[in-house]
Amino acid sequence: MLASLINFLRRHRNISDEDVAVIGQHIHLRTVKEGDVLLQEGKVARELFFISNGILKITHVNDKGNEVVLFFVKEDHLCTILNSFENNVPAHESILAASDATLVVFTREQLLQLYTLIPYFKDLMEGITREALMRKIQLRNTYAGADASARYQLFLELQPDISLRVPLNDIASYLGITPQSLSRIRRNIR
Amino acid sequence: MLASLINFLRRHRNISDEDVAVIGQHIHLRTVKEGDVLLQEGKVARELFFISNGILKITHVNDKGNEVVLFFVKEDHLCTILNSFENNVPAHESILAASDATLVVFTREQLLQLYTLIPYFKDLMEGITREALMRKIQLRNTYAGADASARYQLFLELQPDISLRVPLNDIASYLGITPQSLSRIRRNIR
DNA sequence: GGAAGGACTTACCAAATGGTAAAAAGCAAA
DNA sequence: TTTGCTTTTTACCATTTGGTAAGTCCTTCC
Repeated sequence: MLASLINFLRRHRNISDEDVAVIGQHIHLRTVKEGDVLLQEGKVARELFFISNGILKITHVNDKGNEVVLFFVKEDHLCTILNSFENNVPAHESILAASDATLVVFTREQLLQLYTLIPYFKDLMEGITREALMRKIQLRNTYAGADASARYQLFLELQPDISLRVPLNDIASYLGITPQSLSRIRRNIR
Repeated sequence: MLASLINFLRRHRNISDEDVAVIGQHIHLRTVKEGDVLLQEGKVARELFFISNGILKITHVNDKGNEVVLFFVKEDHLCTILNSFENNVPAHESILAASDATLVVFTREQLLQLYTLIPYFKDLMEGITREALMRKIQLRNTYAGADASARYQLFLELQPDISLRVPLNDIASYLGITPQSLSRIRRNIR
């Protein structure tokens, strides 16, 4: 599990074995089951997750009291509520396990320690999260202006692996439609 | 117009008068009229805009050939297609003037020169654009899961100034509905 | 002032989506 | 296997939204 994190980081920058050892001392591991809550809306995000395996979902509760899936994040990606995590302010979103998952967890304190211990680590992490922010916007832009059926077909193209691994309920919520509508769309496509 | 840029930057970091002079030598100014195209989808974004006055819109053309407004950006904010601008790749979005506007323009080359001339300038700009990315996501998250009427009312709360300064056509597109639907919604609210 | 064009609204009907309810299918524990 | 639970589908009807068309209002230009 640590290995997958190191692989991930090394795709962005070379990291010495000494630094890998330091990183290993400043993380911990966690296994979660589908439905587990990793961050509750309204609380401060105190952890940054690297998903070693599985899929997380970022959600919020809308005015009608329904859970809305905003993003799926899968293995080999970082996941937190960045603004909350970096600035110690309450998050407007929750993080839940959309499937069983194994995680590498950094607390805020651990990450700050790593920033002092490994000079390039801050730049590295900020670069990675910056790119992730751009990809998130890009992804949502792609869906904009498409009707429900087109959105689902885009979803199948853009996130085919996720489409096979999370409940249709979550997918419908992510696409902004009811599970019944999604079921209808799936029938019409066949 | 340069003054508004310097004011903006100084809200994020102190900047000496000498550096202000350097910045002044590495920008140029532009006036645009509503509807003017500042970046065409498919081309590389070669410029970063600071909006001194007015409102720009980021758009793309969907599968049906309609223009979809993805974001409005108003005065006192930076605007470009970040991924395209930073990595020299074609943009998937266009930038147009949603109202008459006055801009401070950085070309890529000018910005890179400033990065070498002013040591802290890269960090400053990256910090600012990073925050802007987070706000963009936050904003779109807020709309997620709301129906058309609720989205419009959120828009009035979240971007009241923009609601008064751009055509309803653009607002409808931004909210993912037709101008007719928006008109209906506005009548029902009264 | 009058003409022309754009922006916004209204009306009408068609199409898409939501909500309630129930059935069917899949899955896991006993 | 059976039971119970969750997920997914289906059906039905109400509601919302889209698309076409036309009308009103307002500004700009001649």
